[in-house]
Amino acid sequence: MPELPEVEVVVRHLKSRVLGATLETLTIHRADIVRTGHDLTPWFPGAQITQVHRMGKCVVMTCERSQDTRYLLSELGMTGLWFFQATLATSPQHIHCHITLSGTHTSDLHYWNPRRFGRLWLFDASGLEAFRQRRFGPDALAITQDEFCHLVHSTRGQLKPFFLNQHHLAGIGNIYANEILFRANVHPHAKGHHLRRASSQRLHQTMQEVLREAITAGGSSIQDFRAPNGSQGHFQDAHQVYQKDGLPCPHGCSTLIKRLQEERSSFFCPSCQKKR
DNA sequence: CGTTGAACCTGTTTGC
DNA sequence: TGCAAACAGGTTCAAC
Repeated sequence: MPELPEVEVVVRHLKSRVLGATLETLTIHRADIVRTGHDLTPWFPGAQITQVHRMGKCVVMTCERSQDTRYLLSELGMTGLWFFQATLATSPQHIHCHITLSGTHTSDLHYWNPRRFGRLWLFDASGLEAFRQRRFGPDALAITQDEFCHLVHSTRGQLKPFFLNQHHLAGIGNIYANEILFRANVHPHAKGHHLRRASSQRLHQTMQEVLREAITAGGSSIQDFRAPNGSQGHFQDAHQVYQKDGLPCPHGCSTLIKRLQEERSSFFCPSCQKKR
């Protein structure tokens, strides 16, 4: 279930184990999991992993060899994860990539993704930058309040689809969109350009609060999500509306949380969340 | 420009 | 119990 907080948790775990390591082998078990024009896999053995970072909901490992830098980008989709040990994956047949490393405090890496939404991409610097520009707007954790308010006020559509669109804002998915809108008292169908300044400012503050809290909590483990060492997140215990339909609103207004079956389910309190 | 629905996949839950 | 439908963290594309 990797949205921004889960991907950030994955990145932090990976950093602790692979930074400075030498990539020895890169084995692809399913060719169709790799989505890059020409096969760059032969380049990687012998390269050193010098950085791991998050790009939207993607994990990027920077690899350097003989003054040449390339990038292994992994899209996790709905069910993608990186594990330090194959035995942590509940279904070994869905491990699509195996990386062996050498160096201190390192371990193997196993890319597991049962539904196979999400791919691995192998880029050089210009390819990575083109990918970023093609796919991602400003990062939800990094965007300033002014930039965010400007984006929201120039959106004519509803805020729920706005949050899900990575071209507008990168990192938010269905769980966090619902939780953020509830905590900010904004209706999922509110139109961006109808929001008052105070509401969009509160939305920005709430968004970054929720994301930071979720990262600290290790992410949300609804079904599959685990960190690379197998540990679960516990931000699901702090969810207030996601999959809470029929339960009383946590704000104590005595209204029941409603679920709307849209493209992606929306959960909200019809009393607390206002359209403007 | 914005919305909607289907498609891509497998696994689990729900309902009859 | 058994089977089919519905649904799940995401993204892309076509059609309107």
